[in-house]
Order: sequence, then C-alpha cells, then structure tokens
Amino acid sequence: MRLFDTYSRGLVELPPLPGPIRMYFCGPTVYQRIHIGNARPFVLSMWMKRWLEQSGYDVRLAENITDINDKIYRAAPGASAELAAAASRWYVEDTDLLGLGRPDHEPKATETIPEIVELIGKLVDGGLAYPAGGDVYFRVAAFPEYGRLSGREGDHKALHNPSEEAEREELKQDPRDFALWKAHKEGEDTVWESPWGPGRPGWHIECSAMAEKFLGPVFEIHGGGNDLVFPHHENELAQSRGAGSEFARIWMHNGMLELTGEKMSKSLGNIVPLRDAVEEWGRETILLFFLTAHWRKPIHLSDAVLAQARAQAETFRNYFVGLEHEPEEPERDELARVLDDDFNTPDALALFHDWRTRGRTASLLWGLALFGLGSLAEAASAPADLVALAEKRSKARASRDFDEADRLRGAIEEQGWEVRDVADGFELVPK
RNA sequence: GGCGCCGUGGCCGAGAGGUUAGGCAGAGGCCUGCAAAGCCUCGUACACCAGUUCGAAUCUGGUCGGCGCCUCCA
Repeated sequence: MRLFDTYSRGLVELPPLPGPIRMYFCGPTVYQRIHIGNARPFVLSMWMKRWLEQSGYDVRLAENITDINDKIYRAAPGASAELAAAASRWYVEDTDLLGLGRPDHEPKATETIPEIVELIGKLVDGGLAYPAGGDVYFRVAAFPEYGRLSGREGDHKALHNPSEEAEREELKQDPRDFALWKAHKEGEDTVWESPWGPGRPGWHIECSAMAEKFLGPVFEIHGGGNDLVFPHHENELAQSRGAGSEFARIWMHNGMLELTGEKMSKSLGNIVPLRDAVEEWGRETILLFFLTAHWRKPIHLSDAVLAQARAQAETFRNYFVGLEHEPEEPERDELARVLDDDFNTPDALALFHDWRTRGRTASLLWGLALFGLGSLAEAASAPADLVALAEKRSKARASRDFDEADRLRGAIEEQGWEVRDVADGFELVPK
C-alpha cells in the first residue's frame, strides 16, 4: 500500500506485512461538542485501521484528546477541568454514533504530564530548549530542519510562532521559538509542577509525548487535518526529532470540510455538530458522504450532497431487501487495487456499485462492513400490525379490490413503511 | 504578500497523453391492477489562453477563480 506523504510530497510505500503499522492521529481540543469536520480525521483513521487490519497488518492507533488549552480556560473560567472532562465524554459519545469502533489508545494531555515534563527536560539538557520567565521555549535555531514539513524552510517570517501576549514574546530568543511549558497565569484553574515552576504544557509538546508513550520513538503514520501542518505538526516534529526520536515516517493530512465555501471551524462559528448531522441524516449517510471524497481533498457540505449520499444508502439498502445469497469469498483484490493506491475511497464506492449491479453480494457485504456500512444489509422487520395490514392488502388484491388495496397501502405509508409487491408476496421496507 | 492544494458533464466525483469510471438528479421504455424496487436506453465533460506532441482533459508556461496555512483550529 502507498500513501501520499506531506513531508516528501509524494507517494510512499508502507512497510511489508505484517508491519507493525503504528499510527498517531491528532484528535480534537475538547471544550464543546465536535462538529462534522472534526469527524473527518477520526473516520479516516478508523477506516485505515480497519483496512490495514483486514490486510493482515498488526496495527496500533493512538488518537489524542487535547484537554489542556486556552480555549478551555476561556470557555469555562474556574471550571475548565470539569468542562474538559465532560467534552471528552461528548467526543467519545458522538464519534461512537458512527459505529466504527475506537482507536487502541485515546490519551489525554492531563494524563501525560510526567512524560511531557520528561521530554521537555531532555530538550533543555540537549540545548534545544531554554527556560525563560517560568516558560520553556524550543530553540528553533538549533534545529536546522525546521520548516521542512510545511514547505517554508528558511522563511523566518512564515515560521514565526507568536506568543499569546506581547510581553511573553520578549522572553524568546527568536520569534520562531515556541512554548513547551507555559508558566501559570492568573485565571487558569489547572496547574502542574515542573522543574521550571508551576504551569502547564504547550499544545504541541503533548502530542510528541503521547505519540512516543504509546507508539515509541518511531512510527509509520501521523495524521490530522491539513490545517495542522503548521505550526502544530512542524513543532511536534522539531521536538521529537530534537529529542533524538525518528518520529513519524508518513504524514497524512486530510482536506478540510467546508460549509458555504469556508472551512468549518469552531472559531468561525459555522459549525454543524456531528451529533446533529447523524441524527438528521443517519450514520450511513454521513459515512457515505465521507466516502465520496478522497481524503486529501476538501469536501463541501450541503443538503444537496447529503441527499445524494442518502440516495446511495437507499440504493444499497434496496439491493439487500429480501435477498438471499450463498456464502462465497469476497473479491478482496479488487478492493485492494483501489484502497492500496492512496486509499481511494471514491473508487472503492464505484466498485461497490459495480458489485451491486453484478450481484456480488458477498463482496459487497464485506466491503460495506469494512467501512461501517454493514447495517445497510440489515432488513428492518415491520411491526406485526403493519404485517397484518399488508396481508389484508394482499387478500384485497387477490380479489381484485384495488380501491381497498390502495387504501391499505396508504395506511401503511402513514406509519412510515412502504409495501412492495414482489414475486412471492410483499416486502415491507421503512420509508 | 509568502507557502501549498485544487478547478471534470445539471449535481457529487475517480481517472489520466490515444480505449464507457461510478453515483445522484432528469428523459424514454420494460415490468406492475396502479405503484415501489429493479432492469434497459439516453449525456461525448474535463476553467481560460498559448505551447510541446501524430494526438492533451491528462505534460509545460501564463491568466482567471476557489480553498487551506502563515493567529487557536481536524
């Protein structure tokens, strides 16, 4: 399998079976319910995990939850820990709605403080970081590779990491330097001890620490939204390599989900909560919506596009209505051909339709289930009173009383079900 | 302004130097008591302008347009 890697800007081959494939994906900062755009890397990572495992790889996926952040302090003054804990639960709840399973590890920053402090200490000892005014900063000048990942190597202006406050900026030796540890400030209601004084970790260092803690000093894939390339991932890479770890070998950055021509983001306020979208459209529609676009491209959210995804869900669902099939081997190679080529899910979807029209039930069932869409094959059973109505309608039809038959069909439809006449009787399907 | 991604038929969206992608919507037909579902048929698209080539939507240059990052952000 090969994947497009941001660092080398080309396709990179995965190691041979059985791996291991160790993956780290950046999860959300938790201070409110996640939106559907936040779900994209989650969905991508779980699909990748499922496909790689299906392919025979030994996979380990870690996906962090950032529960220390300015946004959290600001959103819940005096109760940031409570908000972060609640929002972490919401995140798990909401992503569980997708039915894709969980990553192997979902570490939180607050549970990784000793490792973070240790990593910062290592960087300070190695001359790659320096304490200043209770903060600790990464010394970018000591890491020549800085800017390589984001393609802005040498451009000092583009590599500037501004401090939150002007007076903090003066503590830095170089505008590019960024905080690894931030001294405790008035109004922040969580604080941890460190050799440099009380405070809390910077954003980037937590990922470096968590990745190493759960995956080791080198791992195969690092993923996240492409809005994280700079500064977040650039800084992670600098910290971890600066501390002597090889770190990630392939960088997978997914495209943004856009609403009305703009990236959906919590700070812009143009958000559709994942939970609401799943409730309104159903989980299969949301998954199919993600499946229609290649992971690297931007994807536009609109009712029209969701309606198309829902129509596809119906098409698959209809295929399975009343279907019996012989167990047979899925045509794995056909799916591998498209997924092993940069995980081309739109091509996979085309293949599923091909399998559908050619009646390859076993393959279709297997392929859909891989992406969490196996439920499309599950027939809902109608309540007994509706079955009785449908039977009554069959009798009416048999005696050619079509007015009565149509009346009964209307009654069934009023209850949200549709009756279809088939060769040996009828089928009841939800509308 | 700098760095990067992208512009495909009504809509979504792969692909890729010469051969039907696929889906959704739409039209006609078959089937049906009528429907639904299903099946068959129908679209000759690749932003624009130059260039390379026997041949480009696919390569090169430019133009226009969209998006992301450069501030927290999946």
